[in-house]
Amino acid sequence: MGKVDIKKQQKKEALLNAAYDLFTTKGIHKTSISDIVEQAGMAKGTFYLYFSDKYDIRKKLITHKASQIFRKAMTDLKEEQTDNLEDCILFIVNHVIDQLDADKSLLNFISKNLSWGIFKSAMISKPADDEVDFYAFYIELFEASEKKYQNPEVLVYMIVEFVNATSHSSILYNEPVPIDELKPFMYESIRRMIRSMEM
Amino acid sequence: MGKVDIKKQQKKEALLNAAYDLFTTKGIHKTSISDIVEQAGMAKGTFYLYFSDKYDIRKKLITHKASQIFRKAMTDLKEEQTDNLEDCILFIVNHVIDQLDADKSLLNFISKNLSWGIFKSAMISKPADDEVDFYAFYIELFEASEKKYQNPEVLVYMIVEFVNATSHSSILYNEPVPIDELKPFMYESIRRMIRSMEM
Amino acid sequence: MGKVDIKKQQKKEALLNAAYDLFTTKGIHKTSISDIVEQAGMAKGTFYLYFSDKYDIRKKLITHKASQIFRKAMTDLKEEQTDNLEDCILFIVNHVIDQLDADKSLLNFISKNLSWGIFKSAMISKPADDEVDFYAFYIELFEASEKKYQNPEVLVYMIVEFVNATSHSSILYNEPVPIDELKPFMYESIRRMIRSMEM
Amino acid sequence: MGKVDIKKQQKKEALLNAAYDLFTTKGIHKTSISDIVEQAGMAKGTFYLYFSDKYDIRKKLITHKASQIFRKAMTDLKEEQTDNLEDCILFIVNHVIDQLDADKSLLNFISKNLSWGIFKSAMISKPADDEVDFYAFYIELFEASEKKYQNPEVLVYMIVEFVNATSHSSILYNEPVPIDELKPFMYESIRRMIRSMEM
DNA sequence: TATGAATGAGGGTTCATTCAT
DNA sequence: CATGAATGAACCCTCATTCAT
Repeated sequence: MGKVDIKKQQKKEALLNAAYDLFTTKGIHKTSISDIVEQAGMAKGTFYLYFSDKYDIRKKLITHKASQIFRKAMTDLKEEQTDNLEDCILFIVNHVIDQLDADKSLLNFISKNLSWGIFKSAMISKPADDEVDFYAFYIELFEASEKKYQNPEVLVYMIVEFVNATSHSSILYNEPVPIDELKPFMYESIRRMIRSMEM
Repeated sequence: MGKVDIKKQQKKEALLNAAYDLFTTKGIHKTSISDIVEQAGMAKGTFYLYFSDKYDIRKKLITHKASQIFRKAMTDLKEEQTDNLEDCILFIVNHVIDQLDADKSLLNFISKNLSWGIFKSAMISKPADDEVDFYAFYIELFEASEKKYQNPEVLVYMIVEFVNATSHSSILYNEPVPIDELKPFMYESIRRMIRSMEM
Repeated sequence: MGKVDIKKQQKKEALLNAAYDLFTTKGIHKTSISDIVEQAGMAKGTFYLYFSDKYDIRKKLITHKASQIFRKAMTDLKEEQTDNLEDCILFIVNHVIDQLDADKSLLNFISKNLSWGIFKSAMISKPADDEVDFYAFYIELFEASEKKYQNPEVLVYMIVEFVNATSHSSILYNEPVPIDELKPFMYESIRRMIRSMEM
Repeated sequence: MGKVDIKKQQKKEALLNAAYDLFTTKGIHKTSISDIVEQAGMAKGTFYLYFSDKYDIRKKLITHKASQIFRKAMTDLKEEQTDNLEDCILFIVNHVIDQLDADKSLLNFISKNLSWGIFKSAMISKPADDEVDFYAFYIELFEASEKKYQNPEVLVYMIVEFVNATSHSSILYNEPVPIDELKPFMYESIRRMIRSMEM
């Protein structure tokens, strides 16, 4: 990569970081392009060299952040010695929830913006600089499992949506109960969800 | 109610209807106060006599629409002779999903904007002209049930969030599968969720 | 007309005047909406209450100015006792040229922007506050004439375009000759043009 | 010419061609320097090595295109055996109109931008690679003519402006009549214009 | 020569809100 | 109560021009 390309990469990252900061603190709709470039320390026009508009940068951020979370969970899972699918999934779920609990602005950003479509593209994306491939790993998980499942994609869909939807209010507002109180119920529900789809 | 009060009520309703129309067709962020008053056939300033801003009217709309859906489901449930709690809940869930499936713009509006806080206030709200009280009914349901549950509020929370989250993409985009295909999996999951909280 | 309507009319006129000033001095493309409202002494948004954009106000200005010129010529013609069509036309042409010669920025504005379509609409327009109707007068002129012409509209078209096109450079830059030197040639040409279309 | 000079010439021509394409399709004001260099397949900065701005390239284009039209007419005229000045002029006029009629975007470009000043410089310009010199030819035409004229330059001026002004709307919009219908009137007018300046 | 990333002033336009009528 | 003309800050986006490479 030439000097110029490195500089370009840096500019792009500066914009992504600035946008993330502002989206998580002020919210997307109250964040203007002007805010972003000011925070990133560059001229307005520069933004448009890298992104087409606010929603373009948002999409790239969500994809990036969501895949980051899952990859982290996956990496840690590999160090555990769990061969049971149910336990694997719960390990990942728990790991993800802990990450979101630890970074509430991240949670806010993700759960307000994550759609199933974006989730899938985040999972499938395999950027050159990411070493691990979450999607391949998750396929492998199901294939390695002794028990087989009726519709793995639907199962994952239901779990992802369930976790995303229920953790939001619990983590941020302790409503209806704090996350630690909710977890046992969630996890038991998820276990039963999984079992309900066994073949 | 005097003549003046009736006129005021009509204005307010005209504004609510106009706002709902526009929010569901153009989306909230592309709907301006000007659009609303124009569609409602009155002057800009009049809006501010009834609502403080766009988000005020949105909140009132969601509350109204959400409680409408549940009350409709509840009314129909009463005509069934079901005393089993599990079946009752699934009846309501199914009824709600069918309503959302039949009115996709309503689904879009609700699921983008419904939060647990708003849901609760919608349930508890007991407007003068609504004859039935959904919240009282739901409390009664749990009390009449033979089986007792560890934390009824958490159970309802999980079900509401689960249904809201999973039906959105399935109904609107057939992703990951169409709603009819998803239903059996959802319903079985909900049944097991309920059982997991039995005492 | 109520007080409010009078104020509106004044605002509109202030905008038209400001725009005309700027268009004739800086040119249309170097004149911004900001410039116009600043000169008119009002807020930017006000502009959009009266005109849709820069080209809307330009069109209205040209129409207005062009019809003004012709109406003035016509009014003066009525005081002359000329019943010969050829003389009438040349009277008007001369009158128009003298007006343009006296107000060079008007000439510049008109000849850069006048198209046959706009000219026709300017002639036919009969705003409530204009007492005389140029189009009716011109029809009448041809009808009253002893001599008849093959295609009066084409004749007028050719004369208008000829005068507009040839006077521009002559008045503004004395090229190829000053307007006073050009006039005899122009007028003789026009006379022959007219005769060439006699029936 | 060295290799480098040839390359430079090619770049310049590529820019001219690109600009002409864009000016005639999108119009000058909607064409940006970016558009031009993109279409020409080179970098933005390169434009400024050859032209000072958009209006510089426009001027060069008009000059080039206008002289091209006249030279073509002139070349064809030479093959005819016409010694009568009036017939010569009408041959050229007709030839020019037919060219403009056949290439409407050229007509649009020319007549919107042609001024007498530019016309003269186009006529007088004698680029190295053009073999024939229109200006010399036209001087010769008048000198060879039996009949003498009061002010040849004014005569040409009036004809050029007349043709340019009247053909525009007729060819592009059939207003007030299509060009074929207009021609006889135009040509008869031009003949009389010429005769009116005989000495 | 040639490049193209970076600039940033300035364009048009929208719209929530106010307030005199 | 109701109006709607007026406001003006704030928005997004374009683009001619520069300059280090």
